[in-house]
Amino acid sequence: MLIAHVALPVPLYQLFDYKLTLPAEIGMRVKVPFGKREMIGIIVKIDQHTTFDIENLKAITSVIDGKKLFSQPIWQLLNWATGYYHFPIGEVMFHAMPVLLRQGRQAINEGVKQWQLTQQGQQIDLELLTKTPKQKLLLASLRNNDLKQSNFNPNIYQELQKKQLIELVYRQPEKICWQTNYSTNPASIQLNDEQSNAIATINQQNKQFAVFLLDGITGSGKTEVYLNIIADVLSQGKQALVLVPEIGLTPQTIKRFKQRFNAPIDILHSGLTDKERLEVWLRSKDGENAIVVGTRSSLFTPFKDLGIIIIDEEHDSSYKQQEGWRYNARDLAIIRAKIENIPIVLGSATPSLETINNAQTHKYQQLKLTQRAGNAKLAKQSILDIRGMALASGLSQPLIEQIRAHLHNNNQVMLFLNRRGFAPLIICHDCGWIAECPRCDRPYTFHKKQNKLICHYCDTPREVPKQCPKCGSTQLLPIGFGTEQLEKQLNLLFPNIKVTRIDRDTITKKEALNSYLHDIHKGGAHILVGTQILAKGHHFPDVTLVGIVDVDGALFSSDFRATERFAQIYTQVSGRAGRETKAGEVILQTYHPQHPLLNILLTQGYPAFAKQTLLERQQTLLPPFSYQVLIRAADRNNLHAPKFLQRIHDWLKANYDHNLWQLGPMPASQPKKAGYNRWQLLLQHTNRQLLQQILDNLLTVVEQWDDVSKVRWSIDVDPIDN
DNA sequence: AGCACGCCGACT
DNA sequence: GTCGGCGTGCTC
Repeated sequence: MLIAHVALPVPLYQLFDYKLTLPAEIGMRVKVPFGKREMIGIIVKIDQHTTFDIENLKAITSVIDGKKLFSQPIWQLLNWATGYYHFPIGEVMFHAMPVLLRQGRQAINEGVKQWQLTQQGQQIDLELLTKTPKQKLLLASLRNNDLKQSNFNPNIYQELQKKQLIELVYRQPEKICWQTNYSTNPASIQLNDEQSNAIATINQQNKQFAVFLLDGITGSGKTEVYLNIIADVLSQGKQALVLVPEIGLTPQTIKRFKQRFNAPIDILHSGLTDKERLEVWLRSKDGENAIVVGTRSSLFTPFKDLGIIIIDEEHDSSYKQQEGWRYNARDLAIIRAKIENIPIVLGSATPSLETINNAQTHKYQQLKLTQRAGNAKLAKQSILDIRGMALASGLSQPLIEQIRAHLHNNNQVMLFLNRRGFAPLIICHDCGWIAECPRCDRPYTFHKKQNKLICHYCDTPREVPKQCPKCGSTQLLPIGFGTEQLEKQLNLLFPNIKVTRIDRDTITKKEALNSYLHDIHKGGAHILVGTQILAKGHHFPDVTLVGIVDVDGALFSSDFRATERFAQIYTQVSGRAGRETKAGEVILQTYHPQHPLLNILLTQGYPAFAKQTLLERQQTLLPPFSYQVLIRAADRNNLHAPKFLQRIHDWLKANYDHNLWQLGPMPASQPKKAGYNRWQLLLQHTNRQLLQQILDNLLTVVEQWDDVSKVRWSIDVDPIDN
């Protein structure tokens, strides 16, 4: 008897076995009975064996697919990834499908609804419809294939349908072979030597696996390089996949791709419907599009003939999924490129230290772009020592004077503060009571405009208390400052200047951001206040002064990656300050003007900062000189989770030597969230393969412990803790 | 994850 | 007397 081993989208590390009485193959989706419900699964293995009680095996209800669902490279990728990330195979496979395929929809394009003439409609004398001129016109235009149909009212169609002159059909979109009739528009910019060299180097190796780091400073024309190498890939009749960070999918980027290529380009953005996503998936699989541009999850798009993968802003942390299956799309993209045997290009002005290390050890080939287009001047950078200074909502007097000077010259000013809201704390002046979120045990942030307290960990809002619940005092004071307060302060200081705040509170919709950007691009004196969201992707040509209000928060974080992130953001914004005619200026307010990394960054730039930081990581054996795995556990009673992790700790300690470092169990960086107590155990090892083996062994024993059902737990391989 | 079973507190 | 809270157990 044939037995199908089926992966189901449940958080369990096992396959479920079913009798296979229908014709089916590995890689096809099936419907199966599972407990009291029916689920959709995917066949991973077929053989004659089962470890389950053969008498009680259930049979597969039906087979959904007529052929394997995934392309061969994606199938290989997912099977590799479930092992590497130690995540349940069913969840991995279903994560990689468009929603409609998870729900059991056929993996074929249903086509578009279209009105078509019936036989009667083709033959009927048009003059018979003289009394109904609109209907006559519609029928005539359908006959002439002159499809200005959208001008007609829907009920005209219905009237004609009633008369059986037209009918609604699903028509397959015409299969266009773009390979034979696409064109590439010439570049509007002359390439410099570095760009030409990068393009030539990548194109030469174009037929097989190689990883390139395109290390180009802001404004050095990375996109132009992408466009050129894509042009070469398309000329071979192959497709291209471009991944961008979540916030990087700007209309400008898309416009540049569409202007350059007269070829089908699909953009996977958050606004697509499930149906549209499925259509893109199918088009790519059938080779009907030339280029797909999208964020993290677009990595799982199957292609008929993929020729290259490009990861733009490879250092961006949005490539790491931060819940459920915590994969890193950049890392998986490299595995995919290896499987597909194609080149992959990682682009960044500020590459991650992992990537820089891989370039230094010649795993990746580094291509540098050091020239800014159009001779734009470098920004002047200065550290502002604010020790002992009076601050107005975080702004020192010298910074205020600089702002005034730049505005006076009709220029724009950008101020960074990585803290939303009005004040991060509300405290009772009389007894010191602090308003805290009961679910997270963290102080509420005060939002003045909404007049609410909002917990920034779980997003729950709450009314501002009139009195202290502990002592009854009405003296409740906001302490500290956020972007909202900064905006208010700037309005007071510069009453005639427009101040625009850009953070998650002010841009809830894309349109809002676009209208702000439009306003800012009109030019003229203007102050922009915002969080990191300001640093990413947008170009502000009239900004000549960038102020970083609170540097110390990043320099003294417990997260060893905080300085790296700060250096990246800093480099990105200082690269954006100024324009061809005027040099820009960047001012950093700090209580620690002597901080060595800060000084290296300012005087020698990001590459020197990266070199120094890598040296320190090597000495302390932190990634990329070791590999980490974070085991998380959460419970409601604050008992099971630490006990569970301690049991893991003890088991590992008993079975492995000191080369496996363990830190914990300890409370997570956010110890309480939404009623759950969160704990973590960090594992670190200098040998990746060994760490993987240890995890494999650990999982097999943990699965048999009865503790597992008492906690919510998960494994995070190569964690990036935010 | 769902879904059921089972055991204790506040309600028509 | 019941409704429903979540702790526990199971899914081929």
